[in-house]
Amino acid sequence: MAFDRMDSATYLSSLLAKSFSRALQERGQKLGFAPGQFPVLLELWSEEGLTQKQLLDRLDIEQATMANTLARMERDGLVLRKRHPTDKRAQQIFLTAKAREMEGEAKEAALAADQSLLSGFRHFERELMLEYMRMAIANGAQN
Amino acid sequence: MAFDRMDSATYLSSLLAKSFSRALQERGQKLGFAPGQFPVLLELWSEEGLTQKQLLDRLDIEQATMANTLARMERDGLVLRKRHPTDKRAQQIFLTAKAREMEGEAKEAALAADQSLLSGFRHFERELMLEYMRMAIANGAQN
DNA sequence: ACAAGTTACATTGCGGGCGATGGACCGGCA
DNA sequence: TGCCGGTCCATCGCCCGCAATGTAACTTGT
Repeated sequence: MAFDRMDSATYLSSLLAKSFSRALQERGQKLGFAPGQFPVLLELWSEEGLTQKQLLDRLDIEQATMANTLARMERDGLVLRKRHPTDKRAQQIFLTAKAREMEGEAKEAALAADQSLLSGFRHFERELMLEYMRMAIANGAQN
Repeated sequence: MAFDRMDSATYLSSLLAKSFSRALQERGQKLGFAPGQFPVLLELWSEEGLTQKQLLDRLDIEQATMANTLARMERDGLVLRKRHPTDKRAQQIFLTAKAREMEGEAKEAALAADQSLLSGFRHFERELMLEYMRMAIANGAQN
């Protein structure tokens, strides 16, 4: 049976994710954040003091991954974890000054990463691609 | 600055890759292969006895990743590594009977993974999405 | 023929994803 | 009150990606 990798969405999506991740990694490195940390930062820039559980509900990441990501972010001085005042199981996550200050630059870095791989795309092509990706993701979430 | 994850190709591509990978993982599990092993299997189904270096030239994977993937495949009984007859540094990779026999089912599993996330896509939409992905990947390879 | 450079591969350490499991804690119900 | 099921989080083992480094073996130039 003929099977061409380059006609497989599964294979192409892994290449695509690697490319985008690398693009963001290069740009985020100077600022001091890793690609997987960016979604967490986004949520915290819009609201601090969330618990790990609340972050989990807002992001598409498993609990084990989140715990590890937060541990790295704490180690790297992006985040502080404080005991929840009324629930001793829980923790609240706060940004450090460093993380709070990089918001503008970090968002620009993410936009630049997007743009670098989408150069040459017309506006409607970019929108269409994003829409197709959302559709496929929704199919995956369905099952 | 407003920044919506769902408008970011970087973020969506990571979700997409996770979805496709999970779809392939579920299907490949019964047969006994992991998603990252599939591209290697594809190459070996079309030609056995390749060296690690030759596989590297044919796939978009770093040497360290390949060495680890091959070690896992050997452990899982998919592959045999034999010393190269004339170059003692090199090794030749051969499939086991188990791996050779699963070719048809494995390719169908991969097609099914693709299809499951692309259900509801018209033919031209699927083709367009693949083409956009290839374009973005090419942009990333450029730099 | 031999030193020096190059090549093939393994290994290590890290980012980031997952499921499974375990400990501490909360809440509700008897 | 005291127990018990559910919840929050950490940890472990695994897959898979990367860069950097080490070792053995090949090749090349003198």
